[in-house]
Amino acid sequence: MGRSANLPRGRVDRFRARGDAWPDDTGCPMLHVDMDAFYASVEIRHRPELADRPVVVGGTANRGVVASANYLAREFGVRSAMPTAHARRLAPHAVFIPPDFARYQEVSRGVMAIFRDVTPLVEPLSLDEAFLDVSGALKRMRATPAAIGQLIRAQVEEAFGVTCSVGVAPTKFLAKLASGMCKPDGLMVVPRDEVLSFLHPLPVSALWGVGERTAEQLDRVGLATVADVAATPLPRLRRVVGVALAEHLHALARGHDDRPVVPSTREKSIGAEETFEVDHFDRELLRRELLRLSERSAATLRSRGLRGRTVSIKVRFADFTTITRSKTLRVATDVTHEVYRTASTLLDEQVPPGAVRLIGVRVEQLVEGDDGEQLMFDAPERGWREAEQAADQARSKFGRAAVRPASLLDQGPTRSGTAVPRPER
DNA sequence: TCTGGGGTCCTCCATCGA
DNA sequence: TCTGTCGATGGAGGACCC
Repeated sequence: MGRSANLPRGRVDRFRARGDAWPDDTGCPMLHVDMDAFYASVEIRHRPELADRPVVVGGTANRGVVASANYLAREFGVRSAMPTAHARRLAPHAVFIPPDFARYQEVSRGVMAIFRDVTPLVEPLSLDEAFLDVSGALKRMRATPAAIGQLIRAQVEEAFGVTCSVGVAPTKFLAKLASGMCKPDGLMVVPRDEVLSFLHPLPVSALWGVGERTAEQLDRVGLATVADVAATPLPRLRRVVGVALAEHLHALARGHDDRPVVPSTREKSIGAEETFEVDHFDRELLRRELLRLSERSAATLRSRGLRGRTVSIKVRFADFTTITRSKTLRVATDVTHEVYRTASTLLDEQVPPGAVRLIGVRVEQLVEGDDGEQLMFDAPERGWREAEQAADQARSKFGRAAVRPASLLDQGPTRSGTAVPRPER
């Protein structure tokens, strides 16, 4: 669920589809499809007895947050990204469920397949939402964009028992705004010649790229609505929020957004991080956690045929101050041992002592699998890689716990209980 | 209220070599 | 030889997204 769901909606009700009636969708080839309370809906479909109860999916440990809440839970004020402890106080009678990522992925794959039956131009943003460019499908399907949107909504609900909302607009940004404003289980069209009347009364936070901080900066100089941003001369806007963001926001505020739907994008980094149940000072324990996270990151790299040149670590202290430290290697790697060695050196040499609540490892500057250079330089690492590839195979056959670094074998759980996938916002 | 995890992008600054 | 400049690159951190 996107941020736009929190925007004022009454004023735009006239753009909402009612049955087979909707505003003029000529020249609106962009669809944004967003599943409604996706994780919670999938859980309810799996356990139908929960259908009439508030359901909250999220980390169930002390420091967990809400990943998804159904609309019954939202009536009590429960929201995504809210600490689970807070959600429990608001809705003590709700059913709290730890996330089952594999289940959501399976449903997501099915939903994306429905989209791809309509058009090959599908750009997934996450498990629960995607952009579709249906301009090529209009003729073939003899339908308008909004009719295609309604068809998709019906097919998704029939196949998977979960509802979704669809925004139909001339641009990606407007389609995304629209899908958020017609939730749940709705469809909204932003007609081409009503773009500015739709957009301009909205608060600046509706603009993609304006979060809490940027909204404050804009507010300080008296810019409260999208219309204010559109009317501000670009040089002034640049002084407030910087060059790149100013140009981006100025264009969006005037309804300009020529970004195409890109079916696949390459990852730029891969990493893993963990928040501890309690803060830790012990360096030995932190190093063991780094090894666990290096193993996870490197295994992901290997499974995707990627290697990375830069290893960075992230440390969040008890007071929530966060530092990152990184080192660029001579040659890209996908070897756990190499990632860990670099991460561990960064921890020892560049992280001051203190109580740590979160630690993370990330590998950046990714390149595709084998290249000649790697084979020349990495002879000492080759033994490690072969061993790790064998371990990957064993894990895929016998489960994650089948093969672990020796230093992890005696470890009890140190982390915040349940890993929490990103929340739907 | 008390703040997860996995990412991307941008800005600013330092360093290095030409 | 010294100094200044410029572009590329690396590193850190912040803000944002879902």
